[in-house]
Amino acid sequence: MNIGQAARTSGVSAKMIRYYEQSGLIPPAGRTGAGYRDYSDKDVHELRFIRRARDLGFATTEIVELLGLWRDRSRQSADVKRIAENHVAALQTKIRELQEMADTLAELAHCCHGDHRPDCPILERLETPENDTPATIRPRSGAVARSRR
Amino acid sequence: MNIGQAARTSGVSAKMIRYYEQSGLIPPAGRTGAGYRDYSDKDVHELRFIRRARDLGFATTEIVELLGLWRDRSRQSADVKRIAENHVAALQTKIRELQEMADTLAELAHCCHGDHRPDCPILERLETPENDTPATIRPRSGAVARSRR
DNA sequence: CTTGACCTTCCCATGGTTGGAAGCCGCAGA
DNA sequence: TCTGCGGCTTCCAACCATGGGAAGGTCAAG
Repeated sequence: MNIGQAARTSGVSAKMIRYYEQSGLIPPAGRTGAGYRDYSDKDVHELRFIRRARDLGFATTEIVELLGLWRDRSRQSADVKRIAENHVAALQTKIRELQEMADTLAELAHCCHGDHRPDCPILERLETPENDTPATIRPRSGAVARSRR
Repeated sequence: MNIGQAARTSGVSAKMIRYYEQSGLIPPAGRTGAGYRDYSDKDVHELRFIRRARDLGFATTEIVELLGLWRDRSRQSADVKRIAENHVAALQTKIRELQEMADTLAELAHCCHGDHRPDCPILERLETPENDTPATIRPRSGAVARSRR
């Protein structure tokens, strides 16, 4: 099966399949005489696995681990569970941060007249917030989720 | 004031100040005879404004708008409110997506024994999920928030 | 004058994904 | 057989925000 067909069947774009191969997430695909990549149903199965893991927000490094465990018949489910739980925790941290932003903004927006007048608590808050901590260490969450595709 | 001092005072790293200048978010800073960038208290004030907007998760394009409104004495608070409310909506969409991921994963993890045995509902779900929609259009949220710093 | 802290510009890397260009391959229709 | 089209190949670049680092200039204190 050509890469295009594999892409359509797995839901992973051809671009990304090549990228996954190049970055070592999946082994190099076999090639036809003409140099075209050739995929088996098993390969497509694996690509689908990867896509679903990404849909759940797993980072590449986590997917590498999950793939390894998936292939390993003697794996221990505790290892998988650990990865999943760590990821859930990371997601929840991220959610909390976003929720805090949303709450703050929603409150400010609520207080804003939203009319033709220039006075605006939102801008005031950006100008001189109550709880400002300049140059301090704030939560540097980092890389938890895209939801793309 | 040198860029280092401006960075410390505003809470925006010197790297990012140069980046903001280069990308047009802020006007080019004045220069001393030696070519050093020179910042006024007003500039620092603006940098702080930017940092706070970023802390609330606003995208660069939104910050450009907010800065424009901030500088415009004849602005209408409705414009600011609109931007803020759009952003809140975007944040909440993002939050919903992440929450969905977290819920799914938490449930799977809950069902996983987490012991030495290989059987694992998490891997099973990644292999053959119930609701799979391969090659369809899924939410491409995109660019709603970093929470960095 | 030396030292050390600071500044300058420039390049590189991250992560996930998309876009494009140039060129080869394979199939179908005239 | 020739032509055209779409698929495939590789390579290069971009997005966004940020940090790292090198090579070299500047400044103030000792």
